[in-house]
Amino acid sequence: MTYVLTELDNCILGIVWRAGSITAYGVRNYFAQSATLTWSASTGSVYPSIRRLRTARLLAAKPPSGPRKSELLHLTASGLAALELWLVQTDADFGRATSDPIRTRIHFLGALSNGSRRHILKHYQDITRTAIDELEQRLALAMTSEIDLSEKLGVMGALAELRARLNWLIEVEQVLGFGSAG
Amino acid sequence: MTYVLTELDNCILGIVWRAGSITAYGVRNYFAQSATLTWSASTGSVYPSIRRLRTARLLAAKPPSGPRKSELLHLTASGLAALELWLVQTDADFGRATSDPIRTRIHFLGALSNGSRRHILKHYQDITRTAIDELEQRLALAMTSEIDLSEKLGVMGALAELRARLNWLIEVEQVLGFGSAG
DNA sequence: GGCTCCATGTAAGGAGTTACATGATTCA
DNA sequence: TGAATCATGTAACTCCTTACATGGAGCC
Repeated sequence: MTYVLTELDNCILGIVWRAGSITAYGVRNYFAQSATLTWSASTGSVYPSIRRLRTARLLAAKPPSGPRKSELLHLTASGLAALELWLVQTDADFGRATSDPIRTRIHFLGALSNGSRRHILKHYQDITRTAIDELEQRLALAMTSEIDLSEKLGVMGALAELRARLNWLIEVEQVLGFGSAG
Repeated sequence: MTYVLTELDNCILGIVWRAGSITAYGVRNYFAQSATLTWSASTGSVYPSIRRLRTARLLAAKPPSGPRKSELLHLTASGLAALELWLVQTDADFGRATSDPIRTRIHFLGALSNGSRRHILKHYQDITRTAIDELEQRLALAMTSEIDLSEKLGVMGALAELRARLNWLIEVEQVLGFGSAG
């Protein structure tokens, strides 16, 4: 009955809410195109999730209008309630810093020689900059075309994180470059 | 033979490197005490990982010196090589923004009434501030006591991320507060 | 002699991802 | 008619977490 929704389940509710009505395939494309939602658009997660949401009567479907066989999904009243609950009842744990593989690695940089360490710090900065450039291009597109506000805000949030990481990496470089490192 | 190490496996190599020699139990405590490594200290991940690393000869153990039964783990030469490889061969994907549940939710804030939306934005800011406070206290401790540089750098990185998120959330509030929101 | 750490493990489950498989529709 | 896209699914696997189980060591 009251099965516990995963983050992905709830996120799909959100996508359906945003679209008004959308096919399962459309949900998949939404994930594929979004620069900020980190789930893969894999069929192995999206279709089973939608099936569960329909079984739980949080999503419902209307038969297709056109020649295509796909059904149009929409939120039920309980679906909207579940979405609102997810947004509102956000545990304090979610406020904590995320899991960042680069931050993890910085922990153990001391295992490298001084030369490699400097070199690899530059690499971490480079791949962060690449990611920043990618998002900035998205944002530029969002300015000109009719991309919605929420996606724009999401991209801005991701950019904020990446710029903060880049500045921190530069700080790390300076600390390790002058101190004797460890 | 050449089994592929997970992030956790590599991180454990890093912890053992840092300690010089350490028991499996010590590795677990390391995770439990770290404010920056996001893995749980669960026995169900740590012990099996260490077993795999020993089988692969990346970790080796010396019999206990004291009365306690626990063995002291240390890195082998190949273990150190694996650790270095992990630090150096960091895929560009890891440069991207991390998966942030709060950023995900911002995507769908439009599903709430104006009142709830403002309220919940404050909540997201609050739990972020709480996390910031927690880390700042850690950092203060790190200044006085002999906590090592790497842990301090890690905490600084996590703080940078959280402060960036907080500023972004304030920006989101301003954007949604003036525009008609959506 | 019981309580608390120290210490190590297994079993089951959760939340996805990757890879595979299938068919229908549109367009050149 | 063949390629691309639309469309939906399952099976196996990954990587980790939770919960359970067990026993020794020190201590009061």
